[in-house]
Amino acid sequence: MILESHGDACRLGYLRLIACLLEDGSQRSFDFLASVLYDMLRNLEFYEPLTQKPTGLITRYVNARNYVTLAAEMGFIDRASQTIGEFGKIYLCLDSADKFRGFVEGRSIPSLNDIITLNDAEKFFFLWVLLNRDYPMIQHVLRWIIEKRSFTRQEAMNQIMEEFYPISLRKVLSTLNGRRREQIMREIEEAEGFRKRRLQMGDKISWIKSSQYAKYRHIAPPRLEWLVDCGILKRIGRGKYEIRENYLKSRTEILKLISLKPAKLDNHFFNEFVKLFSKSFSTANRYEILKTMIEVYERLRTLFGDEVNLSTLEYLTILVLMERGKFADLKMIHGSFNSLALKFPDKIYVIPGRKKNMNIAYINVEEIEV
DNA sequence: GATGTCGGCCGGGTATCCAG
DNA sequence: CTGGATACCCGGCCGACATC
Repeated sequence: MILESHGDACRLGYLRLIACLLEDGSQRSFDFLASVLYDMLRNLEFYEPLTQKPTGLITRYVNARNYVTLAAEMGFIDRASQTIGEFGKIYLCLDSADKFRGFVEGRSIPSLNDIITLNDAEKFFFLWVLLNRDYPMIQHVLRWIIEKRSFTRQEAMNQIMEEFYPISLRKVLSTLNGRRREQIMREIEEAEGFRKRRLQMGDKISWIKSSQYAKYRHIAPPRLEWLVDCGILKRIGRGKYEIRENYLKSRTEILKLISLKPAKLDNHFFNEFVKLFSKSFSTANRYEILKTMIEVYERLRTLFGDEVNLSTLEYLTILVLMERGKFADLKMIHGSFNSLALKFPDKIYVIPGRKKNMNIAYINVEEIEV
């Protein structure tokens, strides 16, 4: 679960830049990343102003820093080593990373709009990351959204902070130890009294000025905004949200998806779930699948070395195909991989990985002719 | 001192309500 | 019904404080 969040950090798109900044594998302090990020962005608006400004734009060094923290929480940065994290690496294998890589390397200047909007594949990618990294908070929020369909920011804040926040904290408590655990235990105790204390507050003015409300603002609204970026919610007017039509239609499948723990959800996400949206893409043929898969393999190999997880390769192939307007489901991709492995048994093979249920894919790219 | 976390302040946009 | 006043609160900004 994402424990550190800040009201400033509402736009997921910025995380892509942070991944690019860490691509070479070197260690970078949070502070350094924040200042580079801030410097890169400071004059952007000048070139191509936005027609309407969303919340969460980076305008100061301090909020750039809040995004760096979010990147760590989202697994884009590995906190311990201050180098690129797993999800950051995976992101870098998408086609879209090229645009931001160009920006980071000073070859091109994107518009501010490019920086904050996500393409369809990226929307799925970030939703997948959220389901993994913000478990179980985001699952609670999603379930509630599906029931409510439309709601105000205000009621969502109360619901999230007074119901889901303490429940979720309790759930992650067992994964923590030492001082962190103590801290969270105190936090849970406090959170369980949130509603009571809010209702005790006489007038709304002092409520909004209260420290409790400030805390609400830092924890609840960013999650709603992340879901806006992922294309699940849309904002209607000030402080109001509504679920997008296509997500409402797939209600049962989504309820199934959010009932799964992170360890179980990946397969369901890239199998049953993304399939619901396949209509907006044309079907990929075997040649396209294999060509894309090998490209993705090469990218993964650069970042992960010899240990390319077969599942990651397959998931990413789905996403990159989407970026190219194509769709293939997991079965098709798996089948394509296997048929190629049969044809070139010495150049493509799978070996068991170190973790349970993990397989390492190996492809001798130079000698494969698709 | 550096780094990370918390939370208060307040400008200004927006919804709402009321008078005409 | 409509235009204007006003209460409300969103969201940006930044400083204080804690911890390493």
